[in-house]
Amino acid sequence: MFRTRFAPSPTGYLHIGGVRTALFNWLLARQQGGQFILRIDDTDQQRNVHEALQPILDGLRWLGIDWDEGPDVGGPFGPYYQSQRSDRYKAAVERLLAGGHAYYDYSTPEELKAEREAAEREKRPFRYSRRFMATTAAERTAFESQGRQAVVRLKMPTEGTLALDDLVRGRVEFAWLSEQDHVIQRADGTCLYHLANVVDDYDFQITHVVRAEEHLSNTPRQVFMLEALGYPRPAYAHLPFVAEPGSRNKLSKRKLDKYLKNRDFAALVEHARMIAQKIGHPVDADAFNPVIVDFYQTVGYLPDAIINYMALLGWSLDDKSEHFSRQELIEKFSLARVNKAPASFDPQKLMAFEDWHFQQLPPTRKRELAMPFLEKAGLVASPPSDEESLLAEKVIAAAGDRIKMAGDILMFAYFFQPDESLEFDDKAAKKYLQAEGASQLLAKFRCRLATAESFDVTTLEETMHDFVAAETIKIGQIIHPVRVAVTGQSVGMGLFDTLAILGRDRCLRRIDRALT
RNA sequence: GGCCCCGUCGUCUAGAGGCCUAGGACACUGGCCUUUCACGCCGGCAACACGGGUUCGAAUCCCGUCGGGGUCACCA
Repeated sequence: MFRTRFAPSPTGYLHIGGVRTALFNWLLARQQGGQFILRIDDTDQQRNVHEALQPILDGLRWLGIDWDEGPDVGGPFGPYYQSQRSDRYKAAVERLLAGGHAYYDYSTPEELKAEREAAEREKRPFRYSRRFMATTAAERTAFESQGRQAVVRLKMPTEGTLALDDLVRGRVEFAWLSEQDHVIQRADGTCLYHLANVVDDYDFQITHVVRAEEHLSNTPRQVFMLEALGYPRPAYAHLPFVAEPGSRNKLSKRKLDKYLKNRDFAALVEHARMIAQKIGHPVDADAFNPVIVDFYQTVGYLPDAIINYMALLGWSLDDKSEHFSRQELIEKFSLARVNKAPASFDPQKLMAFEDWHFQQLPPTRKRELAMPFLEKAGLVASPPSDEESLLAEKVIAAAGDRIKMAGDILMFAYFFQPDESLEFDDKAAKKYLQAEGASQLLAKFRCRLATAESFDVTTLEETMHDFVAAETIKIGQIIHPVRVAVTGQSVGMGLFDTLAILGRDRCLRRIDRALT
């Protein structure tokens, strides 16, 4: 039996670091023929859990990280929401109390704070005095008569060490003395995360706890609880953080402004914003943030590209392999080859993977992915006509690797716009249309186009070369003005492809507009 | 501050004592190709945090220093 889990808190978005944790858990479960469980850590959520959870579920599903048990799919050990399992936690607390592994503590927050400050003043590590520890009913009654309220604390060992054989870090040891008597149940009777975590992992029969490094220091108290409860100890693997670009700090959604100071990072976000804007998606940091997976979905990244990139963030197979399909990842992934050091998230490299994966796709698939962007941008009907689909397919074929993600089709919006509303880029028009002699040449070449025998790429190319020879000009003198005239831009795919796709009528109309 | 983790090119990494004058990829950059852009091809820049050991020999083992991060909540 091999069971892993991913336990997100309903925060309203799927963080890129969370994706990596989920992915590793999923990969392991699939590889071992085990189960991947999704559990919702909502012990402290007062707000609308459903609403805050949906984006996380959607994100995982979009990435193809499917769960065998959890929200929407159920499972034999449910419910999978911590908020619905309080009776289980209560029972565990009772057992801990009965076994002498936990106690009622009647100290007030002020008293606790005073102890803590005293320890700090004397420069010794803080450890709770257990002054208001109540282990008998009589003690409880006495404290309660003073108007005190009880939390439940763990009675942690004070000597010896705990050795942990972490699957990525190796052996790690902790001295029990430096552990605290952590609170596991609040004064209001609700329980805290660590207890819930231990109980759930046991109830769900989790065999491998694969989680972020921040939980490494929390592990002793969890092991203490599970041993006190008589539960088996799962295998642990603590993954390094996904760090922010160019640093070792944890990647954070709130620091987008800081990341944007990096030129390359900013360029990528700028490009994505261009796409988002054209399809009417908000671009403020809350709705559109590269730390959140929804960002990539919005602009048309491929889930496989993200999966491939994320897998390599902290894991590698060897010194050669870069590109992996999902299936290869499932076969080849191993915790033993996970790095110990944090890895910084590099959107440029993600983009390189996106490019690679996208170019593997057959043209029809590219078109299927790109079509929704044209629809959302209002450039084609919804659903698109056969004619529009055909046009899109031609554009995609001719654009080749200039289209690196589905949303990039919008860089070629001019193919789909009516001739009358084509806009000319100011700089491009100034440089090429208003150049000396450009309009005369353009007018002459227009006649050639009007009378060309046919309008295929080969003929167009010949026509152009004949024209250049006849006028004794350099090809650049005519090719650039024509491009700007028919596309409004100075950059783009091969000009003859552009002309042929547009067709004679549209080309002539556009040139006429450019000439006036 | 205590405890824990980590430290190879800007970034992701290969490297488990000699194969390393440290390899690959992304990025950057020079050139070629070329109607622009992109691609492609050829080339370049660039790292073992530092100091001590151990050893014939260390990026690899040990110790220390420094640096970075995490954790010490009636948050998850």
